Amino acid sequence: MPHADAPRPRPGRPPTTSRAQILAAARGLIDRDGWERLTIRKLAAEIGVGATTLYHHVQDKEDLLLLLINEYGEQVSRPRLPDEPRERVIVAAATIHDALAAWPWAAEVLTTDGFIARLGDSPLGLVEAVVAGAVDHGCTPEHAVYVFRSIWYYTVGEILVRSHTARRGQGDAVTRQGAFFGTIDAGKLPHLAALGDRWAVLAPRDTYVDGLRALVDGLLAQGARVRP
Amino acid sequence: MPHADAPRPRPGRPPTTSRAQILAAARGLIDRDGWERLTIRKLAAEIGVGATTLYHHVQDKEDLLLLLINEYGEQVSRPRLPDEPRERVIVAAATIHDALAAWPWAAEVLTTDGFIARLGDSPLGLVEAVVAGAVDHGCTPEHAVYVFRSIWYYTVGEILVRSHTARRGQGDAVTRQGAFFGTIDAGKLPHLAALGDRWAVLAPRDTYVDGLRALVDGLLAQGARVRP
DNA sequence: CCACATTTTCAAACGTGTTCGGGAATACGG
DNA sequence: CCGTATTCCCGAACACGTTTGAAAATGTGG
Repeated sequence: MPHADAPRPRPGRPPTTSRAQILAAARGLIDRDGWERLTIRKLAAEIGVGATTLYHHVQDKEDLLLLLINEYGEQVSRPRLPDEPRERVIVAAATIHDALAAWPWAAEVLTTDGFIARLGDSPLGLVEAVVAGAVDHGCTPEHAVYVFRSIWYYTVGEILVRSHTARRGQGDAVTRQGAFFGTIDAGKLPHLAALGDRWAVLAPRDTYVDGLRALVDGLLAQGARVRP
Repeated sequence: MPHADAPRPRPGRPPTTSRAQILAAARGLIDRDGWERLTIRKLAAEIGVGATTLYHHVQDKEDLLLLLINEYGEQVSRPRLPDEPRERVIVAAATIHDALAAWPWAAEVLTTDGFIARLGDSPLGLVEAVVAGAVDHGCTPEHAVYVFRSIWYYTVGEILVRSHTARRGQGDAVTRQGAFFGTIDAGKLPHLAALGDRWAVLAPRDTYVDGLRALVDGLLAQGARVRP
């Protein structure tokens, strides 16, 4: 009796569509047109099926995107995490940053509504590493959560600015006409007016990591202070 | 010749709707039902006018919300900003935090798409204060922008978690069924599993300010290092 | 072979933000 | 007083995500 995993046929109409097929098609459309142009109807047409059919294989549009993000999260190459708690937090956070930087729309999806809820075990492993590092450093679990949240938004914010700036660069339909600080009163807001287009200048990765170090240092010291 | 500001009648059909009237009605509906329940059609019905009429007084739904935010931004009580650059950054950022905390949906609107673009002079005054403080401390304008952005997302993230948690509390239709970390594998992710409901625990304002101080210290030191 | 339960598919419809085209009401120039 | 320009209003329609209800296609028990 080797496997005995015979695909025992279940009752009901045989499916013509599979979740994997939907995800593959979605991946293709996103790679081609960008995730903001992905619509349920177009995705269904791509597979050659009615639009409402998708809702039997996927809960939501957001659910579909999260499934893609989870798939991607499992492929993220993970460095060896240091034993020293503070450094472990830094490395895990930087890994999250790099993964999101490579797939910026994941950051957009995760920020819109559900934050990091409904994520799979694999991408959550990095979250676990951050929380564990903070706890090992002496933080309470509650404060460890705060440490992660602060790091998370500090990180996601940088990614969001980059993808928004990139969209602004190409003459896109999504582009807003207002641009950044279009009409600044130079008398009242001299520094902002002097900035001009440099508002959208992106910071290099080193700048991000330096800021991250400062933030983590402060948050961990604060957590250790709570529980002596 | 006192004022001579006679309301010189312009040609065209006399308007039955004013932008101020629309904003007032929107304020009322938001205060009553929450901003996520505000729809263009309901707003138009509240005024007793066709839905498409609103688009002659307001560019967008987002534009309408930004107008409300600008109105609110002008009423934010502003503390005297210290002369010392670092402290000025802290106080301005904390003021932004408190203003957003009092009107959490403003944070949601500002994060979705346009970031802080299309804001009015008055709310931008606090942004100016942060950037000016960083520049006075020795940062380049580009790095001053990065200082602000980091502070901004650190701040907004905290507000977003609060409003999301608040929505989750009341049995709302908006509530997502997934909740936070519903099905965590305690074997793979022990720290997250042990957290349970405490994931949504809110940090007190002091915790926010302490983290802010650490972040600002690190970012300003980094900026001063660039330009000696 | 025949009901029955089960699963999949899909057309129709709802509410959303937004656009389009035409109509209504006014001021102005003759 | 008349025509034109201008401003405003609104019904109809579009694409979107999603729900509802029914029909189609299978396995299973009698």
